[in-house]
Amino acid sequence: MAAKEAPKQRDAEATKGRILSAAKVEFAKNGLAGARVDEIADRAKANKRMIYHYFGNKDDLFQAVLEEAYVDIRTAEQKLELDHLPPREALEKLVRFTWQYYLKNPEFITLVNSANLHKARHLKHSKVIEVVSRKFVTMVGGLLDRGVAEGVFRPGIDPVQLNITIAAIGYYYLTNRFTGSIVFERDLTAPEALDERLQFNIDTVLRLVCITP
Amino acid sequence: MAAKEAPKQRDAEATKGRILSAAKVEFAKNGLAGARVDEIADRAKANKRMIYHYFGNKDDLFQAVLEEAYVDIRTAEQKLELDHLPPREALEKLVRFTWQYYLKNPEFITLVNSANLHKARHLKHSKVIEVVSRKFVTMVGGLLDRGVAEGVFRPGIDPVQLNITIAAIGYYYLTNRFTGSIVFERDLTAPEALDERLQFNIDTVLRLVCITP
DNA sequence: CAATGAAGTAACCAGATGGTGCATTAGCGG
DNA sequence: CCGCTAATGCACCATCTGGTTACTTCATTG
Repeated sequence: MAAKEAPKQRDAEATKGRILSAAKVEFAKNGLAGARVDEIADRAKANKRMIYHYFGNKDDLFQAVLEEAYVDIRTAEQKLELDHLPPREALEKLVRFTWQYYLKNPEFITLVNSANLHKARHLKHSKVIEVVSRKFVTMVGGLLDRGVAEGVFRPGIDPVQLNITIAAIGYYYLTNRFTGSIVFERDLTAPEALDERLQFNIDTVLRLVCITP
Repeated sequence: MAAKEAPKQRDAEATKGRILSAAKVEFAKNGLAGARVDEIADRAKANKRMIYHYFGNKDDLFQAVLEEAYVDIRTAEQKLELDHLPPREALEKLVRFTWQYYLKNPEFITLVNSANLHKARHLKHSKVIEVVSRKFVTMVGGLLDRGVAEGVFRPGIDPVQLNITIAAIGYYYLTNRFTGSIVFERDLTAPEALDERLQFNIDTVLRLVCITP
């Protein structure tokens, strides 16, 4: 039948996608309250009416953006295949990945901050989040167990606390890089500064987890 | 004559103070864009006109709130008198303090997040911040040096990185406690959970800094 | 090919929101 | 007790903003 990928003049999926991307940018830049629906429509090269047609209202659009952001990071994490690596290298790879993901996807951080400003009410009843999150926690738990079994990791470490710490030491540095650069009178965004921070973080985590760092 | 502390009907300082407190609450709860000037006026039991009279505009008011928040935490830190303690205990005390300050002053975290969403433009030319920050960095730097001299801390640790890490492992947990509770399917705000996190953080920092944790 | 429903558009609206003009009044110095 | 300055209050405005109404255009299919 129709040409497989004929450039349709009307394409619901494409429009929806453009709106979602545009919304991600706008929400990340200005927060939920600061984001402007008109601006999203413009950036998406769509009519504002389409936003309400596909997503209902501003809040629901934000929720859709947020869910997509979580699915994206969790999907990327699953592709790490940490099982194929010795525990210590796997752990280092996870710290590296987390840092680099935040660095390459700065909007993720801002979106999560906005979600938390609103006490995560946009995720509270999201089934998608539940599913992808569970796989993620399991992954790190498995890695810890394996490391303990092989005698390289300390036993008794709570995988949730470790997860939080790995995220924290990267996330905090990056969200607060603007105030941080002022407080510490040092450009925290310079490439060398970023490299230095990653090394420090790897060191921190290895010292926390490994028996002989 | 009137009693020494006669409640004046007109009191510029008091009104200014009420506006500042009210603004802190409102900005912390809703962010810069989400905060409502009328709501601030109501909460301060002041007329909206007064806000513009004393602070100029919404942005300048936000800046005033932010500066006060920074001065407050830095002042509290200076009162710790870490010099009077052995390095190891001093470090633990600092980690404890940071955690508890965030817990007791949750608005600090949200305000800093808002400031960073706006790339810290509200602090960029603030002289106050510069002064209080410098004293703070010096304090931790001094502690590290002393610990190294006494042979209990590893040498070569960057005080800025350490500062950031101490803040990060508490701050991240607390800002993201809402999404975190969903992702990890565990109530991160329960008192036991908070205690557990503090212990984990102390452990993390001591392992990072001390020669024999 | 007509009809049908979905995709898309433009103009519009009501309420909210940051910000002001101006009159009023308290309190202090003289 | 007077007059001046700074504190306060009210009413008001211009604009913005999320959301909607009413309409057109396209693509598919019976």
